[in-house]
Amino acid sequence: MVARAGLSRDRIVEAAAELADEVGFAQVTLSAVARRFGVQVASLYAHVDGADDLRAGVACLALEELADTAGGALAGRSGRDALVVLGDVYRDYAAAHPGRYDAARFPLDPATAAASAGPRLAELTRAVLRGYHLGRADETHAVRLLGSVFHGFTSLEAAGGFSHSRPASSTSWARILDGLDVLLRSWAADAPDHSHARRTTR
Amino acid sequence: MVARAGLSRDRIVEAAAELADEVGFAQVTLSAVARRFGVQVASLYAHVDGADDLRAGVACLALEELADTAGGALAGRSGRDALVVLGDVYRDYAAAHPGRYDAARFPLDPATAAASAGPRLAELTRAVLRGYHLGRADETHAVRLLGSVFHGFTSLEAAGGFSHSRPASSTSWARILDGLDVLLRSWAADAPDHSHARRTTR
DNA sequence: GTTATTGCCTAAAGGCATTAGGAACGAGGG
DNA sequence: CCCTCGTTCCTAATGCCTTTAGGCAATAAC
Repeated sequence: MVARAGLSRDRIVEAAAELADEVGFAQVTLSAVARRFGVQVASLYAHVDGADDLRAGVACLALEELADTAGGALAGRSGRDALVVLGDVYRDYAAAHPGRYDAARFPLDPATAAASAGPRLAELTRAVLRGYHLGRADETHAVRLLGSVFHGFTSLEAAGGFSHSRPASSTSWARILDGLDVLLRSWAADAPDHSHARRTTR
Repeated sequence: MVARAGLSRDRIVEAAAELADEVGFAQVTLSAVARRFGVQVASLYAHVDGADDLRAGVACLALEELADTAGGALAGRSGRDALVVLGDVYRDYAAAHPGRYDAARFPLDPATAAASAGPRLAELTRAVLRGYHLGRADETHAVRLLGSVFHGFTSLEAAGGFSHSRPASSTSWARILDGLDVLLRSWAADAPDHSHARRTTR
């Protein structure tokens, strides 16, 4: 008699993601999602394996969205351009979807982490760095540096750390991306690219 | 008849901080703290104004400890030295007290934030940067850059982001601090220090 | 049109947060 | 000595969230 709500894991996770953006990732709760669907809480257990699984689902969704937009935005770009674009993808995503962005840092167990879009994201930043022709070790250091700056800046910005003081955080962001570019260039000078050297070995 | 537990706000917050380091900041709960003291939950309300106030207390404690150790470690140092020491203070604190470190990023309402040791910490990083003789604007950008890198790196490291791959994260950390030093030097070259220029104006 | 599956429900138990009000402990004045 | 009085801690009750178990009804297969 009563119309079915038409639940599915995807629809539930999607609703949870919207909820996260509205009220914060920490407030994402099975009860709230059930209310949103006009459904009893227990019904969700048919599709989701409890509250943590729901949060993990939102995390995976966020990682996927991030990787997708990064992949699209990065197409055809390299060097400084690519660096700026990648940074902006993170920052813009965090601004547009604060709850989802928070979710992206939810600790996943190794198996789901490996199956998530996380590795794809890492690969994308490695691709950006390839334009700087760093040495093997420096490339890893650089991946970590970029991850730290992107994550650190966006999360501090989201937490309001920069909001009540001049200059505008966007100005700092631009200056910081600039700085990273010159920093990576200096690393490139330190350690010439081994993979492309000896091209003329004959 | 029953011996009193001798509760006080400080003792409760301290216990909550220990708990945070043991089981994670998110798991810091009035119930758990009450259990630790062998006391009923409601008894805590005489000293603490609810769960959020308890968390805020832990946050303030963490900020204070951070600012204290940073202040001590920074004494008599400047330039690259000071930069490395400040970074290490953050990283070491996060490693030794993961729960407290997490707490330090708990959003405080403006009043308590202003009264906390947060501003003192910001002042300390500004002091470190004074050694690089940046322009006014660049100094702010640099404060944000350092905050982003320190926070981003330590939190990614704590989340296990770097743990399962070579090279060791300590190596990256050293390389990154080095990089920040050269980056700040390049900014100094861009915009000479106005406060000390024109010394010879006559 | 009957059967099997699945989707959603009710019911129940357990944990955490919060408030209200009561009892026992400690200290100080009579 | 004892009597208040403030403080410390308690019991009790309410409400929200999670999780599990078991039941009925809508959909899909035949």
